[in-house]
Amino acid sequence: MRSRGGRGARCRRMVRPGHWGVRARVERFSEPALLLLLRERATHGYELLEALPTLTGEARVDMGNLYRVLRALEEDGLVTSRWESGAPGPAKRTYELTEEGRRLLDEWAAALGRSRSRIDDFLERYEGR
Amino acid sequence: MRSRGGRGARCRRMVRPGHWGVRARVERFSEPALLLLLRERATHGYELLEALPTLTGEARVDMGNLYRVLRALEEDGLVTSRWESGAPGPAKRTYELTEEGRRLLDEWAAALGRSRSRIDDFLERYEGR
DNA sequence: GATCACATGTGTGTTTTACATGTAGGAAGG
DNA sequence: CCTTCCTACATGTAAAACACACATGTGATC
Repeated sequence: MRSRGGRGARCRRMVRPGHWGVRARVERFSEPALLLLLRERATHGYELLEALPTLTGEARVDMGNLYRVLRALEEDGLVTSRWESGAPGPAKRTYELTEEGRRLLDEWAAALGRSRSRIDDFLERYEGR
Repeated sequence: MRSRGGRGARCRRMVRPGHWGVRARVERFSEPALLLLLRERATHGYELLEALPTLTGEARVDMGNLYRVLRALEEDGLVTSRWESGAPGPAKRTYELTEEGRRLLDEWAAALGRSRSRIDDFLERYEGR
């Protein structure tokens, strides 16, 4: 099956004719969200997947990319992981934030603060028409 | 010449070893910025290119993409353009915002407001450790 | 034994951004 | 004239980020 995208419709930028999909999302926002959740408590991917929407708003994060991000973070020493086989059900890989990961979260927070200021400036200029 | 990317280095996510490039930018932010500038005054691409950094912060917007966005906006009736040949120097293509474009700007403003709320929530949760 | 919820992943195409390059008009200077 | 620079508009293309689809395995419930 595989048709929904519509080959002939051009479909530029998730456009329904006359409507540009405007979401104004922050790039890679799931990354700091994930780091924040892990700072609060070490946990595994699936649980993060369910907890993330509370931080990101609407976006139910794509699980495929989530797991990829987790492994990328681990490669760079920002989180560590260990397999938990104690509980019933499939094995879980539990992630924990490292000191370096904590620093990255701090960087993200600072960047988000700057981003918020830019949005503030924009909206002020927008409203002060 | 063409080597900088480094085929073997993996070079994931603009990483200098141990440093992830964290910018927290809003996706396609140059688009609403452009619409806002055009609401204030009809003008041409090159001038927008110079004015945009005041809105986007640091990013000197990529001119190639800027011109592409302008034409995409025009295709969808969000701006109109006309060639100005009066002045000396190369001809300028002056863009003007349409009613529809104005509505898109409004949508962007609303989306940016929501985005700001999400950032606020995040930072609050981050600080209230 | 089929179906569902949990849990972790890979494959791949699309969208968005970044970087490089091409064309052309006119001013300034040698 | 020829080069160089600034203005102005544009295309080509690679990399990064994201979205969608599918594969695999455990255990509980029907």
